[in-house]
Amino acid sequence: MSDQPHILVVDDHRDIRDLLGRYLRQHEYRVSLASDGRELRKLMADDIAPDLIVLDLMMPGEDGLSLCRWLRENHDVPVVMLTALGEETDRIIGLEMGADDYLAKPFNPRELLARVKAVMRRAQSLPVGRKGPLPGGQVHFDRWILDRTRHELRDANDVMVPLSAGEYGLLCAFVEHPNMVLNRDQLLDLTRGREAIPFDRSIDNQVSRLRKKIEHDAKNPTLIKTVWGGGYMFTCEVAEK
Amino acid sequence: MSDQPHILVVDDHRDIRDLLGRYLRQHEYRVSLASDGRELRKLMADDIAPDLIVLDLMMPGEDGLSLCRWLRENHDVPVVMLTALGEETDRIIGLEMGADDYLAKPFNPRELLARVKAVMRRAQSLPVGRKGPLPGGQVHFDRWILDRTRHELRDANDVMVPLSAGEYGLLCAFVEHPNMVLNRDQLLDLTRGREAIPFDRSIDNQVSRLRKKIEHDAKNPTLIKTVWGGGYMFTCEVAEK
DNA sequence: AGCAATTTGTATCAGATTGTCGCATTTCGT
DNA sequence: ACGAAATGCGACAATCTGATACAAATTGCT
Repeated sequence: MSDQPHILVVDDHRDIRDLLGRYLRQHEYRVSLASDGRELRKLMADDIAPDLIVLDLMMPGEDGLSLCRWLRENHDVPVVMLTALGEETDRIIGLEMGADDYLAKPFNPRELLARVKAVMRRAQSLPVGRKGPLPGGQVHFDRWILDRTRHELRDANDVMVPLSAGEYGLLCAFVEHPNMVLNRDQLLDLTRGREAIPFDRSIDNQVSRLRKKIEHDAKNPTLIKTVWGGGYMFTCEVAEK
Repeated sequence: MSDQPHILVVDDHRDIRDLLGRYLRQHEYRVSLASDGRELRKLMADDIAPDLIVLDLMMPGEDGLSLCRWLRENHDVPVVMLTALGEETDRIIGLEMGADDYLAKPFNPRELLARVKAVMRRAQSLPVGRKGPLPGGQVHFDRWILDRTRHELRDANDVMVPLSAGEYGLLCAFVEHPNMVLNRDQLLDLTRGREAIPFDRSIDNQVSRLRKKIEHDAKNPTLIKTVWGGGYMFTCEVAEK
């Protein structure tokens, strides 16, 4: 058996499926194709165990969102979502549903390849395949404990650090998407959902405020890293407990 | 025969064709023009073997999409597509799959040039066979430790050396391709991927900046060697840990 | 309702990062 | 050794980010 990573592409559009398949194979991947949710489930039941799934959001019948959720619950495999143009909401829902990354159509195959590689790298670097803990429950990171039931942050000595609602939401977004770069739009969507679009840089302020509370040295952040021109990244091992 | 790269522009609009021809010639390219699919096929049959084709999507008669597919199947040449803004999404997606890049009209000639360059340098792909470590995890080299999960560089005594996003990306590119010459285009491709195409020699500056941080004596580099006329080479034993 | 405290978006400016330019220096072919 | 071409790098401008200050909005309390 080959050691090429195995990718499963799920899209109802035949052209896209075939072209993606060809493109990924050209780049040293083993590729399987499925045209809808039924085929996806069948393949997963056959235990083909792909290393990554590329999933179209908009499909007749069962849509990508519920499929993604199903995958999350029943399989340990990273997912990259394809979302239609202009569907700002969907891409973020995709993230919330547990996709590891998304890509808006139209996209360059080259870019998809880059994301696939990046997601694989993350999946590989973490003990479990999963990128971050599911929402809910207690979470440990660095020397902190975040209790998502009580919305509280405590340090190793159980001393509580008060967080404002905004700070808490931002921290949750980070905790649920660790070790991946989140740009300001994504962070806004994750924290404020679909509400009014505030000034892009309001998030900077929140980051700044949050850093002051959780970073050992806010001037040299180790938890929330700035990615110049890209956004922010929560670089930390996150453990569900 | 000249060593200028040869570009074939296919567009039914005379003014666009001429404008592009003039602009690309100004920038050291050899340019041929075709006004429709018939001419394109004829030129290809004549074996003019362009290094790249700029192809308009919307053309009377045979459209760009089917032409692109035809090119894919019968010739090994990169294609940059021109698409009108607001065209039906599905069609665009289809074309994305076949073309190496696309550009929405109206476009800035400068931007087209950037894409053309990017696609070309991609075509001269990296040698196969990876010699360095896979992305992800910790990596040791010289007296340094590069943590690709935290995006941090530390010395043997665990003292962190702050790297900017650009410096970090460049170092990763080197670490993942050690002991092989990487030219500037390849380095740009590895660090910036698909994005804006900066002045070729911006990479020189990044190398210079990186050297100052990781070389013992930046004036006599031992880690990042200059290969005159070829690029740079990371000469170092890299160990995954 | 009235008022203070808290939270959060916006404005602003200092500092950091990065692409580009210009010129000195190095390298190579002749 | 000489000139052409390639590279090194300091300088600069454009852009991005961090942090402070402030105003608007929200909340808690009487």
